[in-house]
Amino acid sequence: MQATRGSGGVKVTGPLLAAASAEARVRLLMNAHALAVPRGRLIIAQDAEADRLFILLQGSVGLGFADEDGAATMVEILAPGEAFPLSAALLRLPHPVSATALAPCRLVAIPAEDLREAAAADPALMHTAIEQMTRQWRLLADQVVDLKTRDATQRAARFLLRRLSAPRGAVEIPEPRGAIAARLGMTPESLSRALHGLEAAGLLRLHARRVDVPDRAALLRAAQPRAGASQGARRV
Amino acid sequence: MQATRGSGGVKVTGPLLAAASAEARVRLLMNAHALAVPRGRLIIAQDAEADRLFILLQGSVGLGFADEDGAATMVEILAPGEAFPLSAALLRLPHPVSATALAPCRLVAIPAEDLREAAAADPALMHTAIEQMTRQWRLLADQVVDLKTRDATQRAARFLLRRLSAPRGAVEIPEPRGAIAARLGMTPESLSRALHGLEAAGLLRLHARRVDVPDRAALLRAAQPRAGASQGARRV
DNA sequence: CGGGGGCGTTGATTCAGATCAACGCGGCCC
DNA sequence: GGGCCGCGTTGATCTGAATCAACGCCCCCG
Repeated sequence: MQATRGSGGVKVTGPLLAAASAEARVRLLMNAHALAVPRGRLIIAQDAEADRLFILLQGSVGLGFADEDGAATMVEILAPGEAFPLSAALLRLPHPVSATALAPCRLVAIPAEDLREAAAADPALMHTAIEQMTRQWRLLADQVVDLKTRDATQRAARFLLRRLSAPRGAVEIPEPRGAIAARLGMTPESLSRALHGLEAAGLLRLHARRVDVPDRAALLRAAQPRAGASQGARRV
Repeated sequence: MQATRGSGGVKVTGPLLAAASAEARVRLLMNAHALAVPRGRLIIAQDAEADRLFILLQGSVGLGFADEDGAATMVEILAPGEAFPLSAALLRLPHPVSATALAPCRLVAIPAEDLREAAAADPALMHTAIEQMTRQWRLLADQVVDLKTRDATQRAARFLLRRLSAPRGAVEIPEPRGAIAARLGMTPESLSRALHGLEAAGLLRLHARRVDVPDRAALLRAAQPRAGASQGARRV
């Protein structure tokens, strides 16, 4: 199968492939194949062997953690362009998080073997892979800070802000509310109240699977912790 | 300075050095120097350039995040053997978290330059570096799960458990309570209550800078979420 | 075309943990 | 040796968010 274009005519891109040398890219895509996944489908089971690297082209993928005692959490929600599970595929390790399609997805699967060979042969690719892993770490660190220092409304606001770069515009929210609530560390009820609270404050306008933000700066202001907030905050 | 041994006669070890080839190790330690740091001292300022890799030999280092609006959090507490900031040193990037000595520390500093050269020349070292970064990611993911699904007492119990491998024994807690509370996402008051609650339940015995755990299994049981607990938990 | 069920929302109540306040103890400096 | 200050602890109160409960809506299926 021709993999430089997904079956929908979508160009296969992302930081990883962009950084790879021409030869490395050929190796990566040689045995790659595109696939479409319907919403709700499990893409990677928890603790499964990482035999393929996925690159998300379209849609939304949730990284979940199911504790041995049944507690499940959404650790991260991936946007198009992201590759996963990078480190597990590089190290040929089982990866402890499951991946689920939170919206209809289109992705590319690359054999882990090819990734390893390409990374070993191409320093730039290896460098970018490390960069991506570093980025993932920082995103998680941000999330930890959010959970420790910001309340439900602020977290909801920041979630929307991360999806909006323009000073005003629409944010698409294809994933179910419950998944977003799990990602933000709150119940669906609380998320609903937070969102409607922001709407009542005139900071956004809610639609079915879209949110309109009239003024990014104003929403950003609402996402900041009130002065004097503390909690996990500490000066040692 | 002879760096294969710290000035206290401590052997310089850790996963990174253990995995490096003989030549790579020479390169890493060639310009390395040992240093001692008193409690409370800032080791790396936030957003500083990562010109050195530190390996913690003794003591405890806290990775902190100070938000632009003043909210500060303890993202991670490093134990002896850990190297930081690995990814920033590998990529020659500024790293957004500060590092503070939470107890008197002894560490080794390796020029980032040497690390990069050694990693480029030694695939095993590079492999281990990626392994360590992966480990760091998983620790953070665990922390996210903790914050989302476990209450203060359970988080405190799990924090102690991670420091105790034996079925019973003593856990040293050299770092100030406030730093631990910040790491666990609660106030010092809540940590105190959690700890004393566990002691009242007979699961541990509190001392100044030490906690005795008579029965690891029992404490582990107390750290599990009650059946039916939910919160961020979601099945999509 | 008429149920049925999942998802999102809203309301009432409860509870864990933050906040505010005060105190004891120990180390350190003077 | 005495007083001060920072840390850890304890108590009282308050609040944000979970929980419990119920309802409307839309989409899918029969």
